[in-house]
Amino acid sequence: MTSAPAVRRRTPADKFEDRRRELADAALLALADLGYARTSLRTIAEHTKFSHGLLHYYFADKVELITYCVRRYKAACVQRYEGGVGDAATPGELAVACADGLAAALAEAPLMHRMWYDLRTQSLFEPAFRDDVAEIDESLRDMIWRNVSAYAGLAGTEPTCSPADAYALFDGLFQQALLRHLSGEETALDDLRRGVRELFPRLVRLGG
Amino acid sequence: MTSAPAVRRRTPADKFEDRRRELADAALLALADLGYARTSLRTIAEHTKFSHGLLHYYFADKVELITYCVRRYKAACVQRYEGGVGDAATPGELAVACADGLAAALAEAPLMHRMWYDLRTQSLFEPAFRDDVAEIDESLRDMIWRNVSAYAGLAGTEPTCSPADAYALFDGLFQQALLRHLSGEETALDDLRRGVRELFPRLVRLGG
DNA sequence: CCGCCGTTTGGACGAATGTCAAGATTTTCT
DNA sequence: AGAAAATCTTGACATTCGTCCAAACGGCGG
Repeated sequence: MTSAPAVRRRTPADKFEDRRRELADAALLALADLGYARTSLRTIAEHTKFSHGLLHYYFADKVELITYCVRRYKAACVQRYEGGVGDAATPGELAVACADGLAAALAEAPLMHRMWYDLRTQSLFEPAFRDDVAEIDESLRDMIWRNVSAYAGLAGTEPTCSPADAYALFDGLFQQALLRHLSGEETALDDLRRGVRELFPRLVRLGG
Repeated sequence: MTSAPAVRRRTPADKFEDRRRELADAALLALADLGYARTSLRTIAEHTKFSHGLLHYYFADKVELITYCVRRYKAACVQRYEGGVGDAATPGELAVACADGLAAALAEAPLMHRMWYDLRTQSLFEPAFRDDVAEIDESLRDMIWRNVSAYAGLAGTEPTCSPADAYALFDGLFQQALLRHLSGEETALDDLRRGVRELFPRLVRLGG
């Protein structure tokens, strides 16, 4: 057995976990580049300064590596959107801020979002991914719901849909925008901004 | 060269195309079962009564086979939704009919829809699929738009969003429902129905 | 009956895959 | 410094992949 040691005494501030993270980050880049179907352990290793054998020192098999990647993506993801809602004074301002935020996220790292949708779809076939993917979906749903309920609060009214529906609708806009953006449609980002701005008032009771 | 003949004289009512369709249908079943990443030409052949070598007699390579599958899926897809709008007398009836239709489509063939989302995501990585996938997306958008504008007509008002936005929103609901349905959530179908029903009035100007 | 031609088989090929193990290297502890 | 543990490389393994090809099959016109 040359596998990972059961107990690692020294370097208590786990260097082991650090290396796992480093390798997972490289794997995420590979997945963003090529997509799950075309990403092998060797191509992942090429995204690192190490050889392919090392991956099996830090991960039992490919599935464990990928699920670790999914979890790692989630960590970066929620951290990014944690700031969020912020300092909007009017519902209109909040809608614009959210729309700009989503459009910026798409413009900045379209390949990462492409990878997310790829992994989410893979979870429909590979049950091992399902729980982690569902967790990410939940945190995204919460992020959307914070915005929707904050919007309703500023508008002095309340939402007329469930958190799940709100997320599904926003996600639909985002995914379609991603598809069009990656196909080279110039208007995709602007259309997303407009679509998101207009979506907010659709989801709350008519304010007096 | 053992490739497909340039000219086939007899059996003018193309037996050749029939066989291609038959093989593509088997391939679609395999893709629905396993997903693109796990579907090889040999596993496709196992879904037929033929051997794996035959696939290269009818298709130049794997990409041509898959793109043919996508086109074939589209054919079945548009034919299915062509009927559509039908005989609703009130906006409420139409919304219910559409909601039931979408929920029934999901309940009847969830694996086919899972495959569709898989292939649509693959098109983000494999440009060869992009055009055909975009065509299917367009016909789905049109299908949704027929419903939305019919709803607006029955309600004596007009839509307040673009066809693209309407499709993105419906598709978001549908995809999220598929995720939850395949995860075993009992309420997924009912939630989809309710979500779709409630979405219609959000997309049209307030009727007097 | 033969020979033709479209069809189908089955096996082969090189390349790529996930996995594993043996050894080399580096780090850490005494 | 020397021993032990942790880390990393290298090459190999059995499979499986897409692709190709020679041979066999089967029906039909001569």
